[in-house]
Amino acid sequence: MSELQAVADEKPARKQQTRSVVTQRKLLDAALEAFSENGFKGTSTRDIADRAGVHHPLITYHFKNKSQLWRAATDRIFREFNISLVKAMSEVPEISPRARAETFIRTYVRYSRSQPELHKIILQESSHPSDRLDWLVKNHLRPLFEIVVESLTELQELGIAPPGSPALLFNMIRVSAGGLLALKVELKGTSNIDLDSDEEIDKLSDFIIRVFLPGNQPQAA
Amino acid sequence: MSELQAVADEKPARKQQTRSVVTQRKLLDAALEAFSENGFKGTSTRDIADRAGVHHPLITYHFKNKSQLWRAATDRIFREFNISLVKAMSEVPEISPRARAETFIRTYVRYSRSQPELHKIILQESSHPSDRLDWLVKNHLRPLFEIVVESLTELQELGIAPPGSPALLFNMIRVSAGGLLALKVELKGTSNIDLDSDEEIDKLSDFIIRVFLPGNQPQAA
DNA sequence: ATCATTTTGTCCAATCTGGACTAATTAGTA
DNA sequence: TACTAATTAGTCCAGATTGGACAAAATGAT
Repeated sequence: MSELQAVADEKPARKQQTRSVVTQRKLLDAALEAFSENGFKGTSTRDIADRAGVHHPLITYHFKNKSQLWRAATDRIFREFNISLVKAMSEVPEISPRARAETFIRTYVRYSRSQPELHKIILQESSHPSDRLDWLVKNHLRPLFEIVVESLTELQELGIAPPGSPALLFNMIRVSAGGLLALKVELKGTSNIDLDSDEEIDKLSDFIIRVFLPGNQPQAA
Repeated sequence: MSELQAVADEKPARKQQTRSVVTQRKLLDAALEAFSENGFKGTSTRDIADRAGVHHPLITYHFKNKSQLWRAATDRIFREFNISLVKAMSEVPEISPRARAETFIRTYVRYSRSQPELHKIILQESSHPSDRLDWLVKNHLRPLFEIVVESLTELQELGIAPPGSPALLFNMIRVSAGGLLALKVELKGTSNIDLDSDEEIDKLSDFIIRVFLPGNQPQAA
């Protein structure tokens, strides 16, 4: 009865209809918005359906239940994040570690601006232990961490990044970029910083690079 | 009928009983814990009462309603935060800006460890606009921001802090300290960093100081 | 001993919870 | 075009939870 495509595709007797893809996307978008604002517990499936402009039983139809919807939504945004990172890095020559690091940071900041839900959801789920956090760590956070820490260690050996625990360094960079963008609304009120503006975003990237990659600066500040 | 003490004390015909103070404190503690984990919307008054080990109508009695309880709890933790900052700063001589800055950062980190709810609640409320966020900004975040940014500007003029927007600098320091401690559970899983250990906390403070106050280092790293 | 303060226990009406179910509609496929 | 699976609409549910009201009991300060 009503097998869901998103979970287990075996042998579809007929193709998935395009409108199905559309509602799924609408639901995923709405889910990210709602979960990032109010957390998993604070979000109801009806709230998500309303935001998506869709009848709420469609959540059951497409994603089985609230947890699976959360997972599908989170999975999608992390995948897209990884894709844009990989894409950006592929366009920078392997030979220049500093250029690669700068590109990484700028991409990270830019993506965090376009999809602040990513970091908001991390922050929401990190507030206390849960199966969702375990899943997030295992499938998305740890893999990225391991790759970046390796590069970061290399940058430290080259004297570009400051010495010290690369794990701490990674996380400081991460929150300085993503965390600040998750706080966008607050920063406007508290510090009069408008992270919607391109200039401010560039200033933030520049600042992060200057502070966290102080060695062998291309040009002085 | 049943005026609440926490909101408006005028002329108490009789003294507040000690057990009242105890339950209020239990409720405030429980409220901070619950709100920081699940946000305002995701937290029910019954959940708070259960955590406090107290009958739930006592919330109405002592704090009128959920919003007032949130405000009282948030107010208390921010006040205590300010008190420990002021106390720590009063013990450092005015003449040494660098020592003052280092003390500020170490105190900030230490308090963020002992009361991670503070930053978790900021992050929860910053996820989207609300009256609570406005209140938070106006009464607690902005005042601290203005004081610190002034000192930070001075540190920049002395060449101790890196040049650039002092507002950005302040917020990067803030999330590197408080934000990382709010992510404590995640960092353990992702990066194997144990921010419960004193050594790790000192390493974090040292790192923040080294990165954000690079000028005129007392001794080389 | 008195009486305000605080707690207890019970109750409420409203809303929301995730999810089940059938009938109608839509769109691929042949 | 006709067929039929995929998708959506619409309705319903029983149970839990919501924030809060209230009277009566217990407690403690004076």
